Amino acid sequence: MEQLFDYISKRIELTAEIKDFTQSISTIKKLKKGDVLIKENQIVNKTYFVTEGCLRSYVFDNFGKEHTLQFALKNNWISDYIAIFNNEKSSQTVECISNSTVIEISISEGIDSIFLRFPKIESNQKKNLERNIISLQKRILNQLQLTSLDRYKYFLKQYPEIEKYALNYHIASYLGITQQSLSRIRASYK
Amino acid sequence: MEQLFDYISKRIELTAEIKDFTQSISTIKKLKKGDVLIKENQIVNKTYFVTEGCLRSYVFDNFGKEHTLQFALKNNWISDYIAIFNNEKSSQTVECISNSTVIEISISEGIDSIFLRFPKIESNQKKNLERNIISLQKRILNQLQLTSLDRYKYFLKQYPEIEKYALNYHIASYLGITQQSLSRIRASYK
DNA sequence: TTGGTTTATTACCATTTGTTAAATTTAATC
DNA sequence: GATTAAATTTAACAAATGGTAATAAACCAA
Repeated sequence: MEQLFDYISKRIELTAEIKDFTQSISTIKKLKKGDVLIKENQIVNKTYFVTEGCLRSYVFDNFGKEHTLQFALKNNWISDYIAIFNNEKSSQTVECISNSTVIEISISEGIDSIFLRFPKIESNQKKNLERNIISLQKRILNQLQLTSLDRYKYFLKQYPEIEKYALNYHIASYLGITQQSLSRIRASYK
Repeated sequence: MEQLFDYISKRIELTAEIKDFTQSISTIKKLKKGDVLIKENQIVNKTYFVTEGCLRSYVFDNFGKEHTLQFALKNNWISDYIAIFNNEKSSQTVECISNSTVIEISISEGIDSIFLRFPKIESNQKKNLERNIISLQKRILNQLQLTSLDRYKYFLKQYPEIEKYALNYHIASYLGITQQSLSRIRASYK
């Protein structure tokens, strides 16, 4: 729990009231590698703050291939935000790729009510959304202008400890290449 | 001006007060094909609502190649949001790819002050940011899972009238392929 | 309309990436 | 530690894409 408080206090002033309320809507969950938090076609009403380990979100295409949208390491949030923002069923899967600990908060009774009670958090949320937009735009620009080798290098800079957690094909499917291609790139890179 | 009011009124209740204030911070600009609204390495303090024509934003890579981040047709906003949100100089160029009319609003004296005065607009802005995140995530997923032909088809669905405005290489650099590749795709598609 | 410029298409070849399959390495289980 | 399973690497070939250049088409200005 402390980790989430640290995270919040870096962004806004954390009062005892906020702490108590946050605690009251949070559930700490210990998870095992392979555990799935969100499945396709579910109603999504929860978001997860990672305090330990690593999760990823991905979609299946028409051929059953997986495509990784996001990795979430320590101090990151993960869920299916397309489903949440659009109020529709999940198209993404969120799974643990290592033993992990997360703090689970419901959207409707948790996040939304915290926004109502604490306007400061709500306006900080705007900042978070903006940051999110920036990182998505940068990822698109990377996809447009970098070779797969350069995307891989950039990815490693962004997630220096990811190789402890992610499999080859997790990373490849994030970069938009096959696992064999990634292998080749790694071999030529050394 | 009416077009911007229509746009706003679809999202929130548009009062006379909001109308007046919006008008007071807006400047209508008639632009010619080729006009550049934002250049690289500038301070960005304006955002543009397109009422006529088409604009695009793009970056240059290290080799001088352009990569299109966004097209903005009628009723869309365009600017360099990475620069605005991060409060840094522009890395993008925003240019008219046809004769266009835009409504120019400054960020600090315009948008920010409208948020302060009209909380309803501010909270609608959160929705806008969320919508933006969704469309960026979807673009990334498309990039990961679709062939360039399918990305092109999807693109045409999204922007049915874009071919009136955009050059071959505008579209190619949005899709992440060369103009020659796009030509080939078009030829095989017919 | 003409001539010049820009844009689009096509062709050829080089490079990259995907596909399939086998071999190797690593990890997991008993 | 031996056995099995899972993941990674490598190879050979096919397909897609990029680069360069030539040609054709479209556009623009005088």
